[in-house]
Amino acid sequence: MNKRVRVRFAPSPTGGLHLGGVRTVLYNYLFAKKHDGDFILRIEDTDQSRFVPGAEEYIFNCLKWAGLEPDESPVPGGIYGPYRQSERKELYSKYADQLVMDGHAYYAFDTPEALEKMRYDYKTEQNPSPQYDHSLRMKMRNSLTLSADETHQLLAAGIKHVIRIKMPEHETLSFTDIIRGEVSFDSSFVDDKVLLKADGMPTYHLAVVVDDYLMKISHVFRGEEWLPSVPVHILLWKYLFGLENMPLWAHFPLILGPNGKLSKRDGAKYGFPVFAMSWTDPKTGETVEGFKEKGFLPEAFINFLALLGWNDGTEQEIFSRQELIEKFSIERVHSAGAKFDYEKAKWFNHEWIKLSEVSSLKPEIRSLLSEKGITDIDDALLGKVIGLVKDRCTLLSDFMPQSSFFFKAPQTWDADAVKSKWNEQKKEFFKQLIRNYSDTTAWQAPVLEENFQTTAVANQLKPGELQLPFRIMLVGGKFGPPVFQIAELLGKNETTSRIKNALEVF
RNA sequence: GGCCCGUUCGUCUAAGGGCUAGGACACCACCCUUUCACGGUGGUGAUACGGGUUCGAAUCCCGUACGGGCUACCA
Repeated sequence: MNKRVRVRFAPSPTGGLHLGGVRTVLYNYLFAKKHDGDFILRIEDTDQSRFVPGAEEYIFNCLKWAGLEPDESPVPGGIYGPYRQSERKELYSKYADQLVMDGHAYYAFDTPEALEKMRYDYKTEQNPSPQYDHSLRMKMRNSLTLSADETHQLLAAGIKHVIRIKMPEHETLSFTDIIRGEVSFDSSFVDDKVLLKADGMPTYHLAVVVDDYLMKISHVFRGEEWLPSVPVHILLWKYLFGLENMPLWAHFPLILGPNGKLSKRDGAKYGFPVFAMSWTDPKTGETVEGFKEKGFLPEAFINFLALLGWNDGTEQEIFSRQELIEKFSIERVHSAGAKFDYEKAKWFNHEWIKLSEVSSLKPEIRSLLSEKGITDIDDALLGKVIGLVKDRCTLLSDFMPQSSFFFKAPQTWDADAVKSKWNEQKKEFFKQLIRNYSDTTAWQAPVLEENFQTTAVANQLKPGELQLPFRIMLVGGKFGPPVFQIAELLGKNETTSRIKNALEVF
């Protein structure tokens, strides 16, 4: 009689989507797919002061790139919509009112200044951040301290107010976290959180409970930063919808940066991306590069995020999306925070590039090359080039330096690599090689290599010592695939002309 | 300060009472390769500390230390 699995990712559209967020999406997604359930995207935009234009669409794009598209979301919609909390505004107040009627919540008329004063007045060394809680609520201006008449008058007069939950004292609130086991709280330590704001919008606490109920969410998987607010949510479930209907919960550990927490703001500072895709702040115009733009394959991105805090118990590390869906389990998510290791992330990407079919790499590489002004490349040639160089590319962007010489003759040569051992005899060899190659009819690597060898021997030179200069002539530097393969792809005219040009410089 | 979560090689982790503490990344060495890589072989390197429980603890319990999160009319 298990409920249908329905999970959700509920971001607040305020900026770039970072590693931790994507991992939360990923684990939700994998869990949903594994159990033939639904993955829902719900936009938590109840804070109108934090509205950032473009942020919502950006999130959609990131999910699309990562291949983690929701079954229900603001875009295709769904039967439990709307999926933007700002569009569900009217829904929430009746639940808040019900809580007030039942005595579980109350109206509070304190102004922001009054709250600030309270925090200042009661601040001590022992208690640096006083809370609006059972110890202080009777000292504030609310429906608990005001008479019923006064309260009604204030409400009738349309005085700005919020609704706060009335946290009970000495009540033990506990739940079983799927990856941490039983966690319990003493309600006395929790403050009277605001449920409904003065502008009529719910806070996260009310909205999350109401929407999870209305959207029939079966499991709530979110970051560890939410753990402290669980007691409030437990109470809301108890008061509103019944504990027996409460979803199962799991709180994921945080992803940390090199020195502690991974902050959105530091974006570029670490020397590696933190966002899935590049994000441009509409206010400052500042852009922070994302994993996509850095040259990561979505398969690799997903793969290393999945392994950051989870493993299947075997020594397997490379997983396709399908394998992840089959093997993922929430119970095996590690409970400790994980420091993000960029070197390992690059290793995953390298593995995925090596694993990728040439044809699947083509479109991406083609657009990368065209950005550098290299266009009109023969499709078959491009395929061969990719096949030859992909093993030496860690990032997609490495294709450029690794393969541009196939399409554009080198402008400079690593002369130092040649100079020391260069002499007239070698120069003669290459002149002869040009003649021999010009007569070659079967322009293929093995033929070229054999020709090269025999010419060398005829000149009483060691072929090995000539290969490096040859490479420098064709490539410009000491790198790249086997040199005769390069010559084959370059073709007769290009090869001989590159030798000729280089000979004038050497 | 209070509350909550956490702690195995530098990093990600395996091992959920019995063992040479395993793997991967990174690093080092060698092999392959007369380029750079790929690949192969080997190496350095960890159970935070202190008490218990037990024949036996990385594994269970307590304490300490350290790390992190929360402590908004933000999510």
